[in-house]
Amino acid sequence: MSMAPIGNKCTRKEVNRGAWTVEEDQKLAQVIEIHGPRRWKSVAAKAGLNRCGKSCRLRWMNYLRPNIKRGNISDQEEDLILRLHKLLGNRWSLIAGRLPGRTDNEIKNYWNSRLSKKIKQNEKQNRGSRMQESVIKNSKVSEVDLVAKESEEGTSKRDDDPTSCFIGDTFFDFYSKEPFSLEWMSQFLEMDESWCSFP
DNA sequence: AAGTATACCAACCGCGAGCGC
DNA sequence: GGCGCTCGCGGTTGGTATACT
Repeated sequence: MSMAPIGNKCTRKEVNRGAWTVEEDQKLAQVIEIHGPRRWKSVAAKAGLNRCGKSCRLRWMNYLRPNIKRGNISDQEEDLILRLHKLLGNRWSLIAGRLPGRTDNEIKNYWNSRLSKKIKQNEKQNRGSRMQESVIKNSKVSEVDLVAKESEEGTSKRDDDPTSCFIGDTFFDFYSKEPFSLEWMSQFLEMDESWCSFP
């Protein structure tokens, strides 16, 4: 693999950087409406934006795209993030794919700023009491933990695709592009509940 | 009220993969 | 097969808002 081409980089001197203005947002949205969200370099040029393609893509994906859900992450969403992260690791785009209207960036930020701390706190609190419990639970939890470990390592021993797994008898495919379904989510939460408990 | 610490989030960066020429 | 372009991902940074002293 060759090094990343120069064209992929946003050179500091050549482009605007930092926060986007309302005017820039409008220009970008207009061009995307006409030409679609692709060829970001030309989108930037057509919009007359002094931004690199990558910056335009990011702005569109994380902010301007239709159906973006903004605001607080609900308890149900948080629960789902925790469980999916347990299974998939830091694969934010996959996790975001199962949370309608949420972006990978948003989930990553949410995880880094809140959930990771929350987990550390819980681990501290539970370290003592869980020592005993874990001996009993280990046999049950190991299924999910194994998948999570394999996902992180990318070396699933029982399946080439680490982004799907069985929980109990049910197959969950995290790469599936099918539209979000509340049924899927509640089924996942329900099934996962019986296999692992957080924390 | 002012200064400092912390939390949050938008944006940037580097890299790898896919694709067409 | 090699090269350049484009896209997408995950890690990181930096600015701003809020809380605290």
